Amino acid sequence: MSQHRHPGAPDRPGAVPALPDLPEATVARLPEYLRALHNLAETGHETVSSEGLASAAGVNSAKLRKDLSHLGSYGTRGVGYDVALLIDQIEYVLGLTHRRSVALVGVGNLGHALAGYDGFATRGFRIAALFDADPSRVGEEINGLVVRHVDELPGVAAEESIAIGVIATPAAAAQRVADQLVAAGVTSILNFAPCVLSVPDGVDVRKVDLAIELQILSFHEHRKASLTALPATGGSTLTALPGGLAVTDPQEAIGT
Amino acid sequence: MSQHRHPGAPDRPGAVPALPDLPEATVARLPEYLRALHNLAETGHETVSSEGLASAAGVNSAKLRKDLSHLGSYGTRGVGYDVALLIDQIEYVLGLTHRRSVALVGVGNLGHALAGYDGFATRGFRIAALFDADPSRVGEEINGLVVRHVDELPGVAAEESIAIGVIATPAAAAQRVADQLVAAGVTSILNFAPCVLSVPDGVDVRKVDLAIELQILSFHEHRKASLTALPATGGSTLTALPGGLAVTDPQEAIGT
DNA sequence: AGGCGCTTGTGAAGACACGCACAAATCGCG
DNA sequence: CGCGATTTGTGCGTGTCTTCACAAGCGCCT
Ligand SMILES: NC(=O)c1ccc[n+]([C@@H]2O[C@H](COP(=O)([O-])OP(=O)(O)OC[C@H]3O[C@@H](n4cnc5c(N)ncnc54)[C@H](O)[C@@H]3O)[C@@H](O)[C@H]2O)c1
Ligand SMILES: NC(=O)c1ccc[n+]([C@@H]2O[C@H](COP(=O)([O-])OP(=O)(O)OC[C@H]3O[C@@H](n4cnc5c(N)ncnc54)[C@H](O)[C@@H]3O)[C@@H](O)[C@H]2O)c1
Repeated sequence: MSQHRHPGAPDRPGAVPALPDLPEATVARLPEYLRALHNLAETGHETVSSEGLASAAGVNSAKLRKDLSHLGSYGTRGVGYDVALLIDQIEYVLGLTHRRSVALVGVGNLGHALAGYDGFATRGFRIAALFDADPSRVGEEINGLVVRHVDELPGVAAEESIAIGVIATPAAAAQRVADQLVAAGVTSILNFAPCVLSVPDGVDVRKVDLAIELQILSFHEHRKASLTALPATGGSTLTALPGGLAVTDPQEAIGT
Repeated sequence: MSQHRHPGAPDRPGAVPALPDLPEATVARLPEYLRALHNLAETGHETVSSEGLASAAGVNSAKLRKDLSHLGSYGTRGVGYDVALLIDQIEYVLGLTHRRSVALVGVGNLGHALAGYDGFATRGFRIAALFDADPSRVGEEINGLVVRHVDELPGVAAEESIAIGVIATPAAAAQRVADQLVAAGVTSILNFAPCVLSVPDGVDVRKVDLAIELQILSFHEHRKASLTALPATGGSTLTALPGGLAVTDPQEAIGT
């Protein structure tokens, strides 16, 4: 099947660069490569060149090669990468060799959507439990899972080996929920509430904030508009500000 | 020394360097500062120090000061920043001086949650229209908006001055929807479908992929587990791999 | 009026990330 | 069996981002 050799390290028969210290930027891209690879595998591709995979993942091919080289080099020069092998490689590094259990806290508007999302299951995760604080929601069944009261967190987390929690409560409750998750042994949190969480060392938090994404887009809209208004000039020639706000483009004007 | 304007003219609290070229990293943080500032304003704070704001936004204070300095310096030494003024400043730079209209395409599981989300309205946006391709969904009313057929996009987009689109369709339809949005004049897209979109120059795309976030967390879980298994050693001493996968920690093993 | 403590704004250095460009490796074919 | 076509892996220059550390500025208190 596999003759795994790896340049970097001296030849250790059978040994592999266990968990190389990957740059964060690389880690953030690996899931994208993985998704692209699964697509390729489904469409019958057995190998893929760095160029091909890079364009499927929307990145520069040199960057992709460097990323992959960090996990020990599994390509063949003149040929490319073995799709199936690379999938295994990346899944291993990402810790997806077993399905991880996730707890979802806050089964409201957003929580319902997440609970019914099949993208969890198809990409290495299992929603193991749903929690809410609202008594009228507890007991409700969603997608085969019963909503439990958040007080049951510690017991259930231990029972189901849950190490990842998703927070989909209002911002006001998020910190409290985070504390409860941590107390229950969770060491990774995905936070949808628009607020910063403080957690002990050793606990990772990632945040998804829809409004922030839109505001970043808004900035670029604003800039595009002001650029078309000032065709050439590198200089700045706008005006005013708060309490006398400037407008750079008719389209930018408020109202009507 | 600021290469913008004013070699020392704090006498002009109204004038400002129009649209400075902000580093992308800074742009990505401004929304977070903005949110923190609104919280501060609501709790009665009139001024805030870089330290205070930084901790509220979860960043290093030097970074925050440098970020703010890019927008032209509005702090007072020995005192801090004027909260209200800074809010106006940031909102101006982000192009939030008027409410931007957003089109949401794909009113399924996730789309419903987004359509009902009030975080849009409170942070500078307005969902101006909902679209879907499924005839049985068209006509449905959500939160006061009627779902329209996606073919109506061009007309509605023009009518409502929509420049930002949100894609919440299955991945298979996302590229097609993106093309339709672009054709309708949209120049910024927020994509929830797990796929890369290709768009013309001048159109910005941001992507939110829940599974990617979880996989990044998974990586760190994996690493934490392997670190506790190998207390000290900086070296690597794991085993096997795909087709003979290694396990670093009992907890990491697949549930019997 | 002057000094003192606090806070900003920024220079400089280091860390990190990116992408080019090319040598080294592999395959297929004549 | 050797050669050319192809593609990887990576050294290196470049640019961006982060962080430290401190002088300059500001308000307050005496
Ligand atoms: N709806 C969206 O599309 C959307 C999009 C982006 C972000 N968000 C954010 O996600 C979060 C949830 O949004 P939503 O629209 O689902 O709100 P929601 O009010 O519909 O749901 C919140 C749920 O959390 C539960 N809850 C409250 N306090 C709790 C606690 N202490 N422990 C456990 N559960 C608790 C509530 O009972 C409720 O069921 C909010 O922070 C929101 O800003 C929502
Ligand atoms: N549900 C979640 O919590 C969640 C989370 C993260 C990402 N996502 C992603 O968001 C997307 C939507 O997820 P969902 O669960 O809402 O799916 P869904 O199937 O419930 O909804 C998709 C909707 O898109 C509509 N649609 C299909 N093709 C269309 C087209 N060409 N034009 C316009 N509308 C079209 C469908 O009619 C349907 O209403 C998917 O790509 C999914 O991977 C979903």
